[in-house]
Amino acid sequence: MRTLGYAVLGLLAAEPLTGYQVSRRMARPIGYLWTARHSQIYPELRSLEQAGLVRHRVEDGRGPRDTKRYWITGKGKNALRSWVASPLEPPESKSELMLRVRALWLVSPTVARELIEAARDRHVQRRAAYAVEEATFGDPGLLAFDSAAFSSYATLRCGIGHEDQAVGWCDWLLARIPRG
Amino acid sequence: MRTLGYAVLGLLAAEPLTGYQVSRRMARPIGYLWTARHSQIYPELRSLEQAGLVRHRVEDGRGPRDTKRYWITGKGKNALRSWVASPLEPPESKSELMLRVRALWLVSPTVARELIEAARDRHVQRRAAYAVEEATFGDPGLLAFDSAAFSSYATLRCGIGHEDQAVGWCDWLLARIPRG
DNA sequence: TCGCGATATGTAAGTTTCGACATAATCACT
DNA sequence: AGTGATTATGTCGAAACTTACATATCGCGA
Repeated sequence: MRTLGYAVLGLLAAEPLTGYQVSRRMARPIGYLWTARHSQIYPELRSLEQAGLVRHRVEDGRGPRDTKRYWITGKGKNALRSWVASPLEPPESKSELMLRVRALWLVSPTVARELIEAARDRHVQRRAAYAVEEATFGDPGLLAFDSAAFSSYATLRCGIGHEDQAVGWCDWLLARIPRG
Repeated sequence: MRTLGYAVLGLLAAEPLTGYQVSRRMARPIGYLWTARHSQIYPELRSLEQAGLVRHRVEDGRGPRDTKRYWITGKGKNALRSWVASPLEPPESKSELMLRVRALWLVSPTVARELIEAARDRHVQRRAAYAVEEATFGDPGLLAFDSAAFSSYATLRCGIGHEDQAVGWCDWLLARIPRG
């Protein structure tokens, strides 16, 4: 099975969700870890169901079609568990910003400065969004290791560290771009 | 044009390369920013040439076919420059590790510890590889802003910061996983 | 000298992901 | 009363990417 399937299972492990709710969750904050459009989610849920990893029940339909609420099955939870424990491939890490920075010597200092300042702004904004989220956890020291909240908090911590590092790097670079 | 095309143009902007050399460069260190298999590179070079952004000359063939060396054209350099200056979409950031961490509450502390320790090891190793690369730059303070070397060094700095942050986060998490 | 790996370039088939299209109810605002 | 955003679920074709297949030469160690 592919990663998207496990991303969906990971969401359903915490609570039953409709396809629409899954695709909303894949935007933020799960979207900072893995993203998918709704056009991927709905087929994925069907194939997970065919594999016996999730099941659905039809509820009242607010849109043009019926609303289907999905639950994870015991088999699905086991699949998720063995995936977490399975060997992890080295991350692919595609960064369009870094690719552009590699070509920075071709453009003027002004253009370079604009690029890095825009990137810095976005990192500051996301860092602020993370800070808001962090506040909802209360005292993180009280979270039990085997709670879903602690797992979420751990990923949030990584996100915060990542944004802080990125902002610091932008400042480092901006200090080295000559002012026109 | 898509990002892969600009990644290739970025490499050719510094020096003429064969398709094979481009695919080697896309492994490391460019691979930490963007990756592609050779089966993507060769068709991409052809389509870049059709668009007039690169040109090739046939040289001696060591393999079963002719060796083609590619140069970037003036048009290609301009395309690369405007791409660097164009508005940047927010990064997609897919992290399978974070996805697994989000499901960490489902597995035993022992399994969790193994996952994070393995991840930590890989970050330490890559950090060491970066340190070796950094040493090849000599005194970074001497690099001119408009040199390809400075651009490379800037991305390397970001990579180093990223790995350091990741190792720190792994240690933070490991300290919070109960010992079995 | 025999096999193995690296060099070197490509094609073909399959999978995954994206972007656009499609539909319709409900709710808030004007 | 009408307009538009949000909720809600899906299909379809295209683009991007991966994996496997295909081929041939050179250098190196066993």
